[in-house]
Amino acid sequence: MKPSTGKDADRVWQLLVSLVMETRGDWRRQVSAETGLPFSRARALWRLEHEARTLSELACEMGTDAPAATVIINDLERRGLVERRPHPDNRRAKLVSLTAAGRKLLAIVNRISDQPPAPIAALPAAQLASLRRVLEADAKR
Amino acid sequence: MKPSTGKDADRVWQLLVSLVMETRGDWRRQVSAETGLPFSRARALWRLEHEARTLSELACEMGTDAPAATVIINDLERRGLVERRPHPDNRRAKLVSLTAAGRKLLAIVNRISDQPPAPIAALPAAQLASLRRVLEADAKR
DNA sequence: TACAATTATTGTATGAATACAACTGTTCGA
DNA sequence: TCGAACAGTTGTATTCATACAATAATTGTA
Repeated sequence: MKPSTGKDADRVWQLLVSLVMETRGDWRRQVSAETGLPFSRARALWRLEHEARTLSELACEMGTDAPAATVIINDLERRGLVERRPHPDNRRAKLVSLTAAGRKLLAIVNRISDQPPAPIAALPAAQLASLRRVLEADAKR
Repeated sequence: MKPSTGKDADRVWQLLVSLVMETRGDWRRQVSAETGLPFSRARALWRLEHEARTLSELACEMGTDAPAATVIINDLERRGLVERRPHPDNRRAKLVSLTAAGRKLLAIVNRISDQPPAPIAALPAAQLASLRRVLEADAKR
């Protein structure tokens, strides 16, 4: 097999970033418009999709600090989209998880993300399937 | 050829959006830190890479209004990164283009974008080359 | 027990992004 | 020529995102 220089990978990633940059603004606006949530709230919901987390875990993953996480979760809780539950092993910590309403709203977010821009939709089927396998394998990490 | 249902395209795009969402915060911070620019300024520079534009074209492409574009270009011009020139055909309009310093800073932005995350770097060489061709063909549009 | 580290909260401050109204100068057509 | 539409600028206001300090409760440890 030909040894990879990484140049194609660099270029592909640069083009993908371009692509996301091009559509990011509209997408953010659309997410906010259809959910009625500020984008940071939608992003927090996104994080909670697969498992509950403590506030500090959430803050760390989102690259902000604990106070910001508190504010975001306060907002989401007031809207009935998440709930705080006591942590079984640590009474200082609280586990945040989605409510049914939260899952419903998250489905809207995912539906919006599901509309691929032209360059992705135009890829040959075989390549799409292959790309999907690689990305999904990594997502399970 | 097998007819495409679009499902793979949807899933691939969703995974790519996830990927970008995961890295977006850090990346934005890194761009701002290394350029000393707010992200919206860097984004405007990015838009000007290939050709000069009028302020209203820029505003339209970035999904904001004319006053916002004026503020952004004022900032970039004060920093010596872009320059306003009279439009040859329309004395109302002004063409905004990069200065040498602007190109230099844009190179920094592109270098940051050039570091692909693991799932992209892990793609087989043949597929990367193929993906690159498709994306580049579209970028020329 | 006493002390340091953690987890979360409250409050404050600031910069960024966005939107809107009002104005000047320019262009084009009736 | 007159007026409507266009391009840009200025100024204001609002929301969002982010960071920091200070506090309270809990935990683990010396």
